Amino acid sequence: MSVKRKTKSLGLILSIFKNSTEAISVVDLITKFKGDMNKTTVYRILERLESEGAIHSFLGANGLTWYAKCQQCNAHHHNDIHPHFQCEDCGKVECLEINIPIPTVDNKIIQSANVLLKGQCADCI
Amino acid sequence: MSVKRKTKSLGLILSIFKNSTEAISVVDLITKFKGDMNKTTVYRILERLESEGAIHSFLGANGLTWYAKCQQCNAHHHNDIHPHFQCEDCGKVECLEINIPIPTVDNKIIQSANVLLKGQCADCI
DNA sequence: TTTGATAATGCAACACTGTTGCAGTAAATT
DNA sequence: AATTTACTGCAACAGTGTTGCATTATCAAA
Repeated sequence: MSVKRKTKSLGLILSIFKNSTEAISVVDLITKFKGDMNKTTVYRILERLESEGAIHSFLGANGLTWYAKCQQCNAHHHNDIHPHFQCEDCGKVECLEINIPIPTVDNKIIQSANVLLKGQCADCI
Repeated sequence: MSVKRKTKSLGLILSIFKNSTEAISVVDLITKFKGDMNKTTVYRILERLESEGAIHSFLGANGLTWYAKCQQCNAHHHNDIHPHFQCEDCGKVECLEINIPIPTVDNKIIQSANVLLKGQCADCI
């Protein structure tokens, strides 16, 4: 099921991802839009946008779900390979537009890789 | 605080990690030892063993916590770099004793990397 | 502009993983 | 055997995420 109606809630969430590859956690979105929309609505809009390919999700350092819109996001190709970076000091998370070579492993077929790099971002060095 | 008393619960959990680098999720451990010990005890024993360096934890594909004992586990060096593999068919998770080259990123300091490879294990190919 | 179909939302309740406080139990030392 | 206290069990809680259902609001058609 795709997004068919332009609601106020959808517009608010889309505005977060416009013109930025910076990621944001679902928890932060819920906090940010407390008063504007219910947390269930946040979850459902994110789910719809991801199934459309407009954004993608991944897990941060503590198992929380984050979302971001990157150049590689589109309706038909969900790219799981590009790594994400989380700053251990300020907590900021972003997509890295680089390719991590996926290793081959004996007796296994590797389909995809989740890579989360941790360290210090430019602002925190 | 280290493990100082050899209790029945500790012995049961240690027996899981003896002689195997296969990982097991906390949820599975709680289920496996339902009737033998409380879930709180499972969490606390795992926590103690990890702080000793006997085992290490990491996040699986769905954000659940997994534990394993690998060759690189020891009291003073918690190795975050070695990748883990999760079979998408049977769900089995294991440590891979290979090194993933950590990329350098402009304007960032990379301290560590969480790498989770997904695909099919030998049994499921 | 009004009507009607239904996509989308809000709310409440729930499921699940993981944590905490505290009283009670049991391991190890004396 | 007595004592110390590491360890455990229980209950209650915190947080993320999900589900069902009644209500609302969007958009197309009349």
